[in-house]
Amino acid sequence: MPSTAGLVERLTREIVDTIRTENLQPGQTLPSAKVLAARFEVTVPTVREALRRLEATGSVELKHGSGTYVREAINRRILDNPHYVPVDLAAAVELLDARIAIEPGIAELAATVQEPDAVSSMESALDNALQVETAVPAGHFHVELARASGNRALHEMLVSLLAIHSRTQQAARTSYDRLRDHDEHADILDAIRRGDGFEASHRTRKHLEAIKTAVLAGWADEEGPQR
Amino acid sequence: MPSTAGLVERLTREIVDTIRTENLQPGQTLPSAKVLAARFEVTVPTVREALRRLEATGSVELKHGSGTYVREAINRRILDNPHYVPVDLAAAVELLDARIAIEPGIAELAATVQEPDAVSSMESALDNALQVETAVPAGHFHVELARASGNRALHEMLVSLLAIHSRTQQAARTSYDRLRDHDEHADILDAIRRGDGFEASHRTRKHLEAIKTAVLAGWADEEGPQR
DNA sequence: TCACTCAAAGTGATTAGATGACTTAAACAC
DNA sequence: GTGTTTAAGTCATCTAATCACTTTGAGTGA
Repeated sequence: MPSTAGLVERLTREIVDTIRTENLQPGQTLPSAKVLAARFEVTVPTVREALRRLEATGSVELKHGSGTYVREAINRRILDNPHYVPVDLAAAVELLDARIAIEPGIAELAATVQEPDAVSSMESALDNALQVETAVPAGHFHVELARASGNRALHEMLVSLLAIHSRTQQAARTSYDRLRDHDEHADILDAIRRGDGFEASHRTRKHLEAIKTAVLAGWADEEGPQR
Repeated sequence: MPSTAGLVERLTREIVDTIRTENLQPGQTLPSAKVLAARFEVTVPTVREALRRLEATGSVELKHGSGTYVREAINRRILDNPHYVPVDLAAAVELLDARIAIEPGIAELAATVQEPDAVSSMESALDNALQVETAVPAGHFHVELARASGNRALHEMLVSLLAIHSRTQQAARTSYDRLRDHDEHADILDAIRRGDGFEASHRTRKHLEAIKTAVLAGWADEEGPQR
């Protein structure tokens, strides 16, 4: 027996290996499916199945008529499930509970590490938040906070959590007071810059708990009367 | 223009929808690719590309000659990247740092929730750990701890972290003292059963920090002399 | 010279049909 | 009954072709 794994799975790994050994960076294109097929001595449909696997995890992107591009997620360990997952309010609250459980610890670590690039990103996220319609993705501040911890796994974790969160229509409805959000973020950032891990942790927790309260209240306003 | 998304992506969603509406549970089989092709009015290769996407995220499994089966991960939000990611010791330490940042908070939540089923699983994980070669996956205790929090996102997060961790050959080399591991786990479980969140959090942190120390020491033993 | 048009080449998207390999279970022989 | 054989169903892979989209650059006109 040659190998227990199917041809497609092996091919998928070989393509990833190729990307790594040739040091292809996100944004660059892979050889065409035809070329890959010839190189690995398989047919085009087989290559396409392998590429679909990589596409599902965000490692590559297939652009019709243009080419196959390497994407950022090829370097990620933690991902969010890209396929349809039903999301209701209970799930949204569950996500917030998860953030309440982990983000204080991340903030504490961020206070001791203070990854410079990420800290300045937190500032700009702070500034932009007050501008209306700046197209700054919600939660940007929190993602940068995780990045400030200097730990890629934690960063990816928060990116994933917020990606899932953004799919929740319910969450979008709840407009946490913009000004209050900004002030609390500023307080957290202040603690981090001072290197005060304890305070950063505490303020992050309080901040998220306040958001949860607001979400639950917003829910009561919309859904409550119908009952 | 009918839709911006490609046919395969739409088809993938439709298949997931079918699984949900027909309430197919993990372990059950999907209709054959031929049947799916007829139902959605596409050809077999297109169906296969969609199934490969779902396969990559662990939502389904294609068994040669048998059928296509629904798998557990279809209900997961957080996943680990199934494709090759280079893993060295620095990455292993980074994962431990991530666990140190988040697991205390999870333990604290677990102490207040105490999901009964998971708590008893923690006990058996404790018992089995002392038996040699019980084939209990490393980290089982910690996964059950996360499950005891009653928060699925946290549970999935720890499953993912440990899945990545298990791919690290380096981590396997470091044999944290079995007895000490057991005792520290027992202490954590004790605090959780008492509902003492503060103590559960504190003990979990100390436990993981001790493991990190052991990993670094083991690394120094093996790699240090060469320098 | 500049800007616009559009035709051609390259690439992915999808289809069609066929063959091979594996699994399962029913039919059969003992 | 038990074990083997057979057949049907399924995934795996291939070959071959057509369609659709993007990009590029040559050609055209102002």
